[in-house]
Amino acid sequence: MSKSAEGLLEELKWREFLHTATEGVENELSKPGVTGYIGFDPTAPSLHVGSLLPIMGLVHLQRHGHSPIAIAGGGTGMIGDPSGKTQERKLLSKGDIEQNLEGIRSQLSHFLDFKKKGNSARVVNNAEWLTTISLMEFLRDVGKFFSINDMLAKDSVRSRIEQQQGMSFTEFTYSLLQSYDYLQLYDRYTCTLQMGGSDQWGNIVAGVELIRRMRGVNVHGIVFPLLETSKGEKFGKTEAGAVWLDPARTSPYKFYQFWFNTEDRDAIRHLKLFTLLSKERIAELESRHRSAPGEREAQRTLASEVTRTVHGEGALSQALRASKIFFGGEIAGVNEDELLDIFGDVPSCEIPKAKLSDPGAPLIDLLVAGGAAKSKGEARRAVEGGGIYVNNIRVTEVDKNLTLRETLKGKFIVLRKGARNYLLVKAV
RNA sequence: GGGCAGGUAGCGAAGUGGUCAAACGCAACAGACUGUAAAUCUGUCGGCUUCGGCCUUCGGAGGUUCAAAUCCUUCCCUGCCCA
Repeated sequence: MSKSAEGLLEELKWREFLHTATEGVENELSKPGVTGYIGFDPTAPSLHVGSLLPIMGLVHLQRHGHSPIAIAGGGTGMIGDPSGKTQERKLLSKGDIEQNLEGIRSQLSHFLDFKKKGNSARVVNNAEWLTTISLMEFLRDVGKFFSINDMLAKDSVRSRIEQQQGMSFTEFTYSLLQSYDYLQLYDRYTCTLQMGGSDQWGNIVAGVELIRRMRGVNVHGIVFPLLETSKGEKFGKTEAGAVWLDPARTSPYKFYQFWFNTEDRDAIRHLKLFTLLSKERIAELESRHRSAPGEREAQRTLASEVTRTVHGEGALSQALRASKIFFGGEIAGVNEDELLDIFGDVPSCEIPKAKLSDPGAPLIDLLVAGGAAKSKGEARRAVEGGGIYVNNIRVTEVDKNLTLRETLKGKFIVLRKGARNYLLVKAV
């Protein structure tokens, strides 16, 4: 559990967490009991897999005996970081933020220990200090230390100017607020490390500078590589949108499937980044991944590990069962208990038995009802394109009606769209 | 406040009176091939549809015209330059 403090940087290195770091981090991290923080976007009530990388950063921190702080809050959340998109963010109500914070905290508790003696994790709301400081105070005490020249030189700002996009003063100020967060955390918790995605580098350095100027202390920063799939797509997005950590938004089955479908090229890297498997174990998986990629053992392991951490052992075994049933071949042979077992986990819908007696219910309607298609037109196109299967048999007639004859054990129909999107229909 | 350039589908970007639901590229979805992978090729890609069509889009609101994304007026927004 508690690993040597010196090993942290080394571990982050071989796991490919390290993109850039401030000078002298080795030194800082060799001290015992360092406090480090990462900011999370509080604009949604749940974290998604995109946040997993920073979360793992905190996990490693804690495992090496340091104290992690996750910060989130209305303060910075409503400003909008110019490092990202151009869009203005919505202002959240206090209640919303508190609710989101609670959700984030509970999700983090799967990863971090909030009760650990000596170096327990913390969730902090930066609204605590950002909403109470007056503008005058802020400008006098904090703003003074920022040089416009430096700020203009920052990548996030310069690129916007070069692209003739411009940015509002509010956005421009973002990095001051983030720096102020760091300062506050330093003052309150002697926090001397900030981590984040590589897009945060400029903001982190700004905070480091501020603390050096105001407190005469050298604090540090580490940034992780920006995660994209090998295809250069944003990580964590699927056709259904973001992949959430909240089981109510993304079922454990879907979650498992997301990881299972990791491309070959990314599998090993993701094992390093998202699991706590040992160097040896991953090396072993890597060699097998090389020699027999078709086995997808790396993906299998990745999916299992992450799903277990986020959703627990029980949810994992359900996800495994569901995957086995759907991708294991003979659907017709599966027994009722097994199907019932996975029901809650897989996208599903119900239909009264009466509707299935002749002439039956239109397949098109069921696809829409079950969420496999947004409209009848879309459902129709999917069928016409050969993308719809009933009990794993491709449907060729657009106007097909489903009747009791199509049910398994008189109770279930398994619909499938494309190669891997299943939908369970239950006759009630 | 003045001058100039812009605001087109998820994004990028054409189109400057009818042939425009709007080229093209990316993303997305489906098919073939595979290993629930990648690459490649093919199809779809504003909304709805009883597949015949119907409806709503080109920053907002008005107007000219038989006809407007395209012309005019006005308002909003963005960028650059000047004050």
